[in-house]
Amino acid sequence: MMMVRKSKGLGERHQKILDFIASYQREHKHPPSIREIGEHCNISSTSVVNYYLDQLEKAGQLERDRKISRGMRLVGNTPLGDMLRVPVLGVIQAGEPIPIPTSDFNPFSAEDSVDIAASLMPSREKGKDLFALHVQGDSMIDAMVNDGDIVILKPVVEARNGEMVAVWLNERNETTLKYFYKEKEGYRLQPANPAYKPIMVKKNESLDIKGKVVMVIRKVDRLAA
Amino acid sequence: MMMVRKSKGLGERHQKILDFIASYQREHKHPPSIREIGEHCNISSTSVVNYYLDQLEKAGQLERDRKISRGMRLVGNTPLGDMLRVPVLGVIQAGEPIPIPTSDFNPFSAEDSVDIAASLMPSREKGKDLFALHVQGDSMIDAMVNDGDIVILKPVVEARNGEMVAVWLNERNETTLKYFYKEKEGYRLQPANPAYKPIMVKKNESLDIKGKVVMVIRKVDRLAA
DNA sequence: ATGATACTCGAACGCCTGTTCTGTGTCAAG
DNA sequence: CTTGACACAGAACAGGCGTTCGAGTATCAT
Repeated sequence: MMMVRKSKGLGERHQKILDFIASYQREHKHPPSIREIGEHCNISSTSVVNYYLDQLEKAGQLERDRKISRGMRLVGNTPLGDMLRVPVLGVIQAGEPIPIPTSDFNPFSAEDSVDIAASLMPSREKGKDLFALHVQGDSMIDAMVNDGDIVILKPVVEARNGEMVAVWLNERNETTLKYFYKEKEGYRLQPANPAYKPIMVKKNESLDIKGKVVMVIRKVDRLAA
Repeated sequence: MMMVRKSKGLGERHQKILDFIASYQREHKHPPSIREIGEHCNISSTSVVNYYLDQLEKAGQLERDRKISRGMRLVGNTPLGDMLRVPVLGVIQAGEPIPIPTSDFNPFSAEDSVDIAASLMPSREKGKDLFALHVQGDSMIDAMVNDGDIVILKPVVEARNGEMVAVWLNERNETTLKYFYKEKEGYRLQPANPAYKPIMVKKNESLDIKGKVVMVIRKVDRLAA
């Protein structure tokens, strides 16, 4: 039978290259070139680095984009572009208007922001205009949203049936989160919890849709009331 | 030819370039080259692309690594290290036991996983032993958790008062999410919704704590029932 | 008008980079 | 010993790429 040499599994040099790519990427925000790998791993020839890179690719440790400069990435690492920074514009709270963004609000003016993995987002909502709000008070509880939650919204002025929207009810003088349904006589705002009754809004009443909820995040690092 | 002048803020072309970089990166896992940007944004000269890239960098929308191929990245994209990959071990559902991890479960054996920005996590919970579960059915609704939600858990066997835990109730033969309180006669499992009554568990009954909920994520990209 | 500013183009330069080819030495199997 | 797979070096090639420069055009304030 074939007695393998030091070629079983990944050798020391493979690991060294892997480690270097990881550390280089952390420092430079982009992958190293073949020559840079060679220099820092004591490999004098680019072909040898290429040789090892091919092996690492076959071993599934690495992905390569041939012909492209620094076209390599470690598997298991999500690419940089896959994170969205969503600005937290303020607080949503019954009785208070939502601090809605102007059409060209500056993302940097937001006091705070939350990072969301793009993989969590529906592909359609990956635009840059998303914004987030802190939920204050328990008035949104009928929408399965609790005090302290963070809601991620997409700014819209119209909604389709079944979508959860943030609305400003002029007659009641409050903001709330409800499921939206358009009906003959007007609009029905349906709480998520069936135990609560829907709010009916007639066509002549003003209904101010501020945004459509695309995600709710609850950090449970605090104690319950 | 009409040349639009928009010296204030970002023009249409800036946005187009920004969008292209984002979409290119999503597709190719690495940034585009200057010439690729030019082709897809109808800019015939590389110098013009470079011109816009410089402006975007000054505007803080972009970072560039000069002299390096495809050395650009959108700001707001956090580096790899700041993301936690949490394995989704399975489904939590009333009447079914929780697929709890063995002490040394393999993260790669998980069918699925979710990426969570480390910045969203309480610092204490940033260990690697977190796991996630899909919530199925509406039996957890009394804990403000709905069908389709994703709960992130930290494996614990004991809980402190006020923490939300996933427990297996042997007598009732179901799993549920409740706030945990230790009392004189036993344990009180308090639903989040005050409208529901707590479950009392006597000391002699078996109470199997599976994990402590540290986060709840709800994607609202689907229609309500 | 006139200059300043903003924007666009095309071409050339030169480095950077992945690829490929040839060659050398080692080591185990036949 | 011969063979062949394996590990490595060095050099050269060709194309990719960012950069720079010169020149031209449109818009606006003076």
